Amino acid sequence: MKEIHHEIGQVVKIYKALGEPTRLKIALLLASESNLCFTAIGEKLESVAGSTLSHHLKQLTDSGLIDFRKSGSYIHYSVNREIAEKFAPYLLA
Amino acid sequence: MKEIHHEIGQVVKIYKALGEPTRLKIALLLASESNLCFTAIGEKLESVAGSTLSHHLKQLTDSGLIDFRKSGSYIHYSVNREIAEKFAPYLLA
DNA sequence: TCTATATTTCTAAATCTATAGAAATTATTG
DNA sequence: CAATAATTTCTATAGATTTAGAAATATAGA
Repeated sequence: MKEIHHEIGQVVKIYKALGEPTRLKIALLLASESNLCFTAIGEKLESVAGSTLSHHLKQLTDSGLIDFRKSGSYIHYSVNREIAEKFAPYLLA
Repeated sequence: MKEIHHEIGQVVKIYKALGEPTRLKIALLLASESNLCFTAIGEKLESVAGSTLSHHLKQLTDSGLIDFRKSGSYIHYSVNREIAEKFAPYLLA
């Protein structure tokens, strides 16, 4: 059984990632539909530049809350449920 | 039984409040010790100006995550456990 | 009422963040 | 290899945030 010790800085990253409307929407979107790719997320959000979306996804993945997996030239994103349950179960509700 | 509907803006406020190191520390502090007053919180944090602490506490209370209760010239703060359980159970762990 | 203590508001400066356009990179397909 | 599509990096800018000092407000107690 692994005891993961999250430093406060990492926890701040998770909450900061969720503390912005576009990123919260992305997290909610991925919680309801897993494995969307970059472009699909962008389409669901509408009116977010690719460069902006890329920055938001980077913050979400850097925090550990969102996982990603490359497949060809696509990147598929999904919520890390273990992290979400501990820090933000609201996402999964 | 009340069904509270949180708009996304209110949820963003909660996570934004926790997405800053000083405020996360305040929330953790209050989770471990309830009803601390303004000055007591300031002393535990050390090196935060009163005006700064006031702004941080305002964001935490505006989000609904932290409750307060006036008693004489003191204000006592505590974590709203219902909100914390739903949005950030990590605080209570 | 005068004084001391608790807390907030005002103001300003430094830093950080969100945003997007353009260019670069990576991978797929023809 | 050329062309196209997916995603990132670079760069700049407008707006937001953190911070604290000083002044203001509020409450309690002498």
